Amino acid sequence: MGKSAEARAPRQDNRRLDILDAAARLFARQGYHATSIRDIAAAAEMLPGSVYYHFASKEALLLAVYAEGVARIAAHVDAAVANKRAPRARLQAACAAHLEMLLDRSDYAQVVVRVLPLDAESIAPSLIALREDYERRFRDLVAALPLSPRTDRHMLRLALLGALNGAKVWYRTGRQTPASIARSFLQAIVPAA
Amino acid sequence: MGKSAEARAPRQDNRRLDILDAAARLFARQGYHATSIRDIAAAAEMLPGSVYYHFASKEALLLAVYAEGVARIAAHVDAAVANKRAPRARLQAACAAHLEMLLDRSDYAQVVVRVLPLDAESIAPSLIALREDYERRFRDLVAALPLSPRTDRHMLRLALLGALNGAKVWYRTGRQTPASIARSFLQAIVPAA
DNA sequence: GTATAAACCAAACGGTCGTTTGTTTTTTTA
DNA sequence: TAAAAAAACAAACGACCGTTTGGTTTATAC
Repeated sequence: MGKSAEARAPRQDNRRLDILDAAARLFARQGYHATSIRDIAAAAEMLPGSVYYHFASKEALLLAVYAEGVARIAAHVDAAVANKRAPRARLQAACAAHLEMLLDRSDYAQVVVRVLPLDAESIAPSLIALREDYERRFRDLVAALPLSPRTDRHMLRLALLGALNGAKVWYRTGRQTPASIARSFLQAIVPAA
Repeated sequence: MGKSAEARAPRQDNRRLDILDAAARLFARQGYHATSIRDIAAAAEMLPGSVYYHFASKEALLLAVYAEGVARIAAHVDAAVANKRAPRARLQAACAAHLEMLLDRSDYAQVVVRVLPLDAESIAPSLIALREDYERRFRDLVAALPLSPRTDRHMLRLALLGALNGAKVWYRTGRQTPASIARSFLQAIVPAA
């Protein structure tokens, strides 16, 4: 039976996920420094000291949340892009997927945008590397666009990502959808083909 | 003589400015929650308790820094815009001035972009109001642009401000100037006339 | 030159921080 | 069912937090 297969496996770090979820939620809402281990432990319904059985330090916990955030948003973007063929449609799908995660769906993704690498000095290089790995996707998507040769694709990518991440500040649910925002931004930033 | 005029005036909050400068510098570099009153007092070369002679609380100090930041960046942008006539040139000058303050010149301006209103709950409405007052300038500048009637000026403004503020994350001195970034962004975001 | 007020110091308040240690409970293994 | 391992508790550590209090210094005003 499936039952025995499940039961046989040692329960390994079952509540690690609870901690991770709680940390993602609080880091996204309050920021790194405004969130205490005690806050996280309470949200995960355990005592503060127990967190340290699963994570070596608060910074290590942030790194785990951040890495998971990058992995999730990257997977969501990759899936969205895979459905499209035209370069512009691919970029627009990527922007919409990015916004979906950032605005609605994922506390993890919000941590990636909200927490700055310098907030946790010792893991800053890791955070920067994770983020660059993700943003490389947009470099490739922009590279595939047919653009007038005097367009600076590097600056276009930076402008686009800045505009997308800035949406977290002003976005309120109801008025627009991630997809509609992506369409507007792309219409403004990338001259129609 | 001017000497007597100066000497007659009671020395009024002379070192308030030292505290404000130190706070702006530290808030801009480390964020609000990662900066302690003790850090600020040490940078201003006084004892922690003395700060409270000049400011009622840490949040009140943040509000003073934030307000000064908005005032300074607004003055700089206004001065830059006043030199130009054409709508597009005016917007570009505003973007360049905004970036100058954000990237190079002013710790105060960086606080306005870095610190989120929710970092200090009791003064959040004041911070939001200050920021909206400032950003209204960009609404007006965008409104004056000659654009195709199906362009969403609201989204264009949000995209532009997001792109500008995002520059704080990736900008390093030397490669580009605020003016060159402003030119690139405007070229990308606002279709040429 | 003395009263007055501004500015700052010195010291501490209660509380919270990230983290550690030793023990107990719970689950898995044999 | 007993031994072993995993997971959580209970309690505290020293350090730092924002802030308050009362006294001391310094400059102004009469």
